[in-house]
Formats: sequence, C-alpha cells, structure tokens
Amino acid sequence: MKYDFKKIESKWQKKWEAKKIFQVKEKSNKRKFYVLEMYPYPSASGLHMGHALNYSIGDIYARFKRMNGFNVLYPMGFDSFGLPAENAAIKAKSHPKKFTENAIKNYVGQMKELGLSYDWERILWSHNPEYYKWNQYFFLKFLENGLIYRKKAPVNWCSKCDTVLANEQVHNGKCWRHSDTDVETKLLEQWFVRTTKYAEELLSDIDKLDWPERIKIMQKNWIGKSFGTEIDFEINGEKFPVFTTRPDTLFGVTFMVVSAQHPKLFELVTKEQKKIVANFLKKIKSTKQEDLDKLDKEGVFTGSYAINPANKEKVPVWVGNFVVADYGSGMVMAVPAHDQRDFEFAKKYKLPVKIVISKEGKKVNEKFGEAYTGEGILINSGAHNCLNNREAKEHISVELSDKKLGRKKIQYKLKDWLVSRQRYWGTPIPIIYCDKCGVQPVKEKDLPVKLPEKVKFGKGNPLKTNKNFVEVKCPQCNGKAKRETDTMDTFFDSSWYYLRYCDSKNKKMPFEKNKVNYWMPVNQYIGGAEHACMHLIYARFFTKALRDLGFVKKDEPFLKLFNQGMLHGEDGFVMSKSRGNVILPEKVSKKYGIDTARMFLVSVASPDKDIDWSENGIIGSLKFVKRVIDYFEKRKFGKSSKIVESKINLAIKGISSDIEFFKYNLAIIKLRKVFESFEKEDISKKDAENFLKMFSVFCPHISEELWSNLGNKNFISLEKWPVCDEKKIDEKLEKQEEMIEKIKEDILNIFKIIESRGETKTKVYVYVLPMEKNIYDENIISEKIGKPVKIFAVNEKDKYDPTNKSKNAKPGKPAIYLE
RNA sequence: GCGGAGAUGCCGGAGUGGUCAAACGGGCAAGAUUUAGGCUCUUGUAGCUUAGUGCUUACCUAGGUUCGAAUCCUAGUCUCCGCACCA
Repeated sequence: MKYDFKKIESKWQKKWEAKKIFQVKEKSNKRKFYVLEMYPYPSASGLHMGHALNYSIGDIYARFKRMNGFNVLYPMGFDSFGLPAENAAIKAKSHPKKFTENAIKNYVGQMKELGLSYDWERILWSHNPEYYKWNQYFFLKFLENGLIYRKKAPVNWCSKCDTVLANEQVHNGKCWRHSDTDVETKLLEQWFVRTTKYAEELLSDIDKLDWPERIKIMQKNWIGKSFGTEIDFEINGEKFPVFTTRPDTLFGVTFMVVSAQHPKLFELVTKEQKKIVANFLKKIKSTKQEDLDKLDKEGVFTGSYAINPANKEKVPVWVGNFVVADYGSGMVMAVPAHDQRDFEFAKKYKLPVKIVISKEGKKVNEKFGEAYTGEGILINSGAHNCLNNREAKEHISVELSDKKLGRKKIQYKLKDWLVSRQRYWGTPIPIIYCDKCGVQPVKEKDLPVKLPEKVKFGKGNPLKTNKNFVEVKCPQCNGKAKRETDTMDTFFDSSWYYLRYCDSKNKKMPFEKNKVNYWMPVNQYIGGAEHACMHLIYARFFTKALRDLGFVKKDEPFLKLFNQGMLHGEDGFVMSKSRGNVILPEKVSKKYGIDTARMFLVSVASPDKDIDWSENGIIGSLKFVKRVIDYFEKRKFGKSSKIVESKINLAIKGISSDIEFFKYNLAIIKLRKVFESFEKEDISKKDAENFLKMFSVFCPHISEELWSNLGNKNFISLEKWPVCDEKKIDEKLEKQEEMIEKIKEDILNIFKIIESRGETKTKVYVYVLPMEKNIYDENIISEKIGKPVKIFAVNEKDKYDPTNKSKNAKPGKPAIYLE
C-alpha cells in the first residue's frame, strides 16, 4: 500500500496551525514547563537533516510534557544579527536585512514541515527593532549600575572579521570563525560588561545545575578560581602588585618576569636595554601564534630591578613570552627552584636558583633537573624557616598584609566581556559622544537607536560613514555630537531571548515581570556543547544581573541542559554543503515521510551521541511505520488479553521514563516490542490507543491521522499520556509466555535437526514436571507449531513415552519426544 | 601537560555483578511468497557439538577481587572532546 505522507503531514500541520493548539497562556491550572532549544542563526542554506534532529529532540520532549499535563512553553526565534549575515549579504550584493529575513522565512516554513510544535505566536528575531530596543535598554541599565564600562584595553582583533572579539571567541589564538586567522592584539577604547562581578556566583551556582558534567567542568575551568596572595614588589620606586599562589616561596624569588604585552612595560625598560627589548617584541609579534605556542620560554632583561618585600633583595626584571598579560597583573615573581616554567627560564638564561623548600627539612641537592613543586619544609626563608610550606603560605601572607606589602587575593581567569563590535549588522550601542559633555547615554525615550538600512558597504564599518546616523545632537547640551558606531556582540542578544519569549510582543517593556516569573526558569534547555563557555555563561550572567536589577526573580536561567549529538552524513563526516553530504528534510520527507525521519533520527542511538545518516536505516524505520499504519487500518478491536495488558503497561512505564531521560532510542525499541506483541493478540481499542499516543510524540502526523480514523475528534497531540497501571503488569504471565515461547522454539529446533537428516515426524509429546503442568497449554503450543501436541506430567503413569524421554525433564525445561 | 568522556559482534548501538553468545536496528546468508522484484515474511549470523543440548573462546590489553565479571579494582594501549605556559 502506498502512503501519501506529504498529504497527511500538511493536512495536520494546517489543522494544528488553524486551531492554534500549541499556543500557551500563563493562565492555566496546569503546571508550567518551559522547553527551549537554542535559537538558531538563520543561514541562507536553510535547514538540513542535522537541524531536523536537533529540533525533533526538543519537539518530542515538548510533546511528551504537554501530554503529561503540563502547560508547555515551547517557542522558536532567530539569532538574526551577526557577522555571517553581513558577510554573506555583501558577497551576494544584497542587504543583510533582506538576506536574513528571507532566510528566516525559509526556516519557519521548513520547521513547520518538520511538525515541530512551537508556539509561533511568540516568534522573535533579534534584528527586529522591537527586540534590540531592549538590548539597548539593558545596556543602559547595566551602564547605570556599573555593569558596563568603557576602557582602553588591549583587545583581540580579527582582521578577517574586521572587529574585536571577546576572549570567549578566541580559540587557540585564532578567531572562532576563522581558524586560519591569527588574533592580533590592539589597544582600543571598548565597551565591557563586568561579568567578573558575578564570577563567584557564576562559579558556585554551577553545582546547582542539572547539566552535563563536562559542561559544568568546562565552565568551572573557564571561570578558573584560584586562591593566592598579591605581593607588592617595588620597581624604580613604584609598587607593582604581583599575584602568586605560592607566597611560601617568596624567599626563593630570583627574578621577575613581565608580560610582553604589559601596558607599563616601557616604563621598566632602561635606555641600555631598549633596543634589545624592542627587538624581542618584534620577534614575538612576527611569530605566528601557532609557532609561539611551541616556542620555548624566551625573554630579555629590561634593565630594571625589583625589590623583594620579604628580604629586600634586588632581583632583575625580565620581559618574557610566557607571561599572560591579562591574568593577575601581567607580571610574575619567578621562583625557579619550585616552579617548572621559571626553572626552564632560569636555566636558559643562567639565572640563579634558590631553594627554599626541602622535602625533609634538610638541604637538598642542588643538582636537580627540574623544579620541586611538592610540599616540604621552608629553608633559606629567614624567620619562616622550619615551617611547613602550607603554614608558611598563611604566615607570609599575614605578615605581608600586616606590613601593607601584600594581601590575600582570589583570582579568576574569567575576564570582563568585551561587547563592542566594529561591524554593521548588530544592535547599535546607545551612546553619544559629545565634545563638551563627554560620553552620554541615549535617553530611554529615544530608544531604539535604529540601525540605518541605507548604508554603503565597503571597508570597515559602514555606520562610520553614515552621516545621518553619526551626526546627532548631544542629549545633554543639544550641541554637536557623534553617535557610537560600534554595535553589540550578538551574544548580548542571545543572553536574554529566553526571557523575551515569555512576553514577546510587549512594546512597553522588555517583558512583564509576572509573565517571566511564571515561565522561568527554562526547565529543559537543548543545544550544542560548543556554547559551554560563551552563550551559557553570558546568559547566566544576564539572569543574575537582571535579578539584582529587579527584573527577574530567578538565579539561573536553565535548570536542565541537554547537549544533542551531531548528525553526520552517510560518509561519516559532519554534514556540510561544501562536503556535499547534506541531506535535506524536504527530500527525505517526500520519500519516507518526515515522521519516519524523525523516528529514525532518534532511534539510531542516544540523542546525545553523534550519529551517521543512513539510507538503509531509515528504510528500517519506514517498515515499522508502515506496519503500524497497516495495523491500525485493518485491525478490529476487542478485549485485550491479560498478556497484552501486562505488556502495554510495562511499556508505558518504560517508555515514559526513557523519554523523560532522553533515551529515545530505548523508548522506540520498547515501542517496537510492544507493538510486535499485540500484532498477534487480541487488543482493546484503549490499549491500542495508548500505544498510538506514545507513538505520536515521534510520529505526530501519522498518529493524528490514525487517531482520527479511529473516530476520535480531538487532537492526539493534546491527549493525555497513558498512565501505567502497575496492577496489570503480570510478571508471572510474562514468564509463562516466555516459557511457552521457549518450548516452541525447542520443538521447532528438534524438527529442524531431524528433518535435515531426512526423517519426518508428525506428533509431539512433551513431558513436564508436575508442578509446571498448568503453565503449558496443549492447544496454544499445538497452534504455535502447527502440529498436534500432547503434554504429560512426568509422573503420569499412563503417559506415552516409548523412549523414556521424560527422565530428561528439568524445571523450566520439559522433555520432548517426537514421533 | 592538565581535565573529561569512551573502547561491546560484520556495522550502528543496548546492557554496568549471575537470568548474556549479548536487546533493537542495519548488513549479510538461506528459505517462503511472488514465478518482476530493489516489496513483504520466516530463519540463521563465534567455533565445535547435540533430537531442544553441551562445551570452548568472546565485550581494547594484562593482571586482580569474587562461588560468579562485558559489568567491580589496578596498570597499560588507543580514540574523541575541552583547556592549554593562568604564576
């Protein structure tokens, strides 16, 4: 039989849309549940099967929760600002807006064809002024509250993107978008978000989250908390604070190393050393990042000396390539005896090594080949000698602190978030520069600062050359002023979109508090792991900052996070246009139906694993889907047998929990199993319907069709999820069935062996233990093997047993004789 | 280097102390139907053996714990991912 999947699909998609069945309101007597997938960047090439997998995972979950009686918010929107759109548009000689909106249109159309149960009423896209207006609003709120500031700082610059990047967007010294482009360091005035203010909370709340462990660890590492002491070293009469986690080794400092990017570096360089240092810096700059990573520790003497506050010793200050400029103070105290990096450096440049910690409290041999970084007793450390180094950390810190020469400090790797971008396609930063009044925020009533549509694309940021945009009056003095032409990092947009969904059409404010308080937090967030240290940290920051500003009540935006796996092409490589292994949902849908594709995608493996597309695999799913359709079309219902009742209830129990924990692949196996069992048995309409309901989250269109064919008027999508009736699960019965199945197989097996010898037998005699007599039923077994079967208990006197087979009978394994 | 995840049959992938030669799917093979089948169905798919069985060898490698291990412990190998000179 041929099925017109396409017809069924569009029929139900239209009905769902017409009846608005997936729209939700806050007023409900059900409990809320917020399912969210990371909103996508709408690329021109549209959705491929990989996207279909992503969204199917969420859709199945949303449908499951909806049927389980929750008021489910399941929205979709678009991360439509950003560089790719701008670049692509320039390339296509189009406008990013036109380009993007076209892409969005395609996306929405395709998503609807996937049968995704979004509440489309809440759709949003970030390049909508109604949306980005609130970006600007939050920007100003943050500015007002000291969470945004402007500073001149060394920043990461990608020459291909023609813009600065956040630290999170620099991967291995390369741009996150251009793995072949080195990120340069430039000194620029930029806007920063003070994410570090929440470093501690961002770190400590990670433990509250129900997220994949690896993502949590990645965030923890990214935030990178360490406890230490900041010690003031005097250089040329000026105090330089230096962070260390090993204050106990302070007496072992034999030199200092300052980062090559240190802003005050040249203040330290003496006349005599100027040339040497300049050459050194030149060398570093001209070396590719890649090679730099492999490079040995290198450095040159600056000519200056620092005074160790502990013992007033003068130690030389070097400039080195291995000191990170923006961690700590960009300068380290070097203790070659007890730090491997310092050791290597000292060895290379023949700097002194001074041992201050020894393992047994005795002097150790100085002819070691590496630094000793372990625990021990202090030596050569003045008054602190003989202390255990752990105690010494405390003692020395306290002493420094008392003398105001240092202080305990907690240091984070997390840095403030640089949000300025020198590009067009983003939210304009709502700032005006006035010669008289300085930096002026745009007045709230003047928001949004709209992105001008008519711009000339050329080199750099087209906003810069747009007079209408740039030339404005100062909001303070009404005099001549200039508008900020930088736009915001698109991660700003995506840091709060999940809040906007709660009230996406609000024109008066970003969202109504009580709506957000109703829906938030997101119960289940779904997206790729690549955002562990970008979007997911920014969004968490935003939630906390907005909480403190009174906008929301929750501490965390996403309670649970699920990382879906990637779909690869049939060749095992990531699906991509350039590789030519892209599978399009439209094509698959035409050939197999989108329901079949959905089922296949989640049945291959656990959804958090990468899988390969397989044409054979989907055919396997198609077979099953067809069987289900055939079954429901031809089947007459009656009363379920006990065994079917037991099986369906067991299935309900298992499948519910499998879906809850995203083990869709196992749920489908159970669906197949239970379906197989009642293909052969009598079944009630209700039990069949329960099966169909569970089937429906995977194959919604077909299920709606079959459901309505059964005479139901409502949508199966809105039906109640079946509840497992534990009482109907009959383990004994299941076991009995198993035993009968086993004896059947055994009998058939013997037949086969015998027939392969050319003999023929027609009668079957089975000898069971007396206590098992009631388990085996002559009629059932006869029917199953299609030959007459006689069953005897082994202790029956007048049993027919010419070869005394009955002696072989064991518990659970009756003896068999064929004749 | 550090941190995390993992290694199961021809393949994908379940299973985390016995009920496991190991779910389910795919592939392959044989058979049935069809005598057009690339449709559908059944059976088989480590080796030997047998009237349903039994034995041996198997879940990366080598050891160990246990009456008993794919499953627990130890060491190692490999793969993937993240961070990468963070003082």
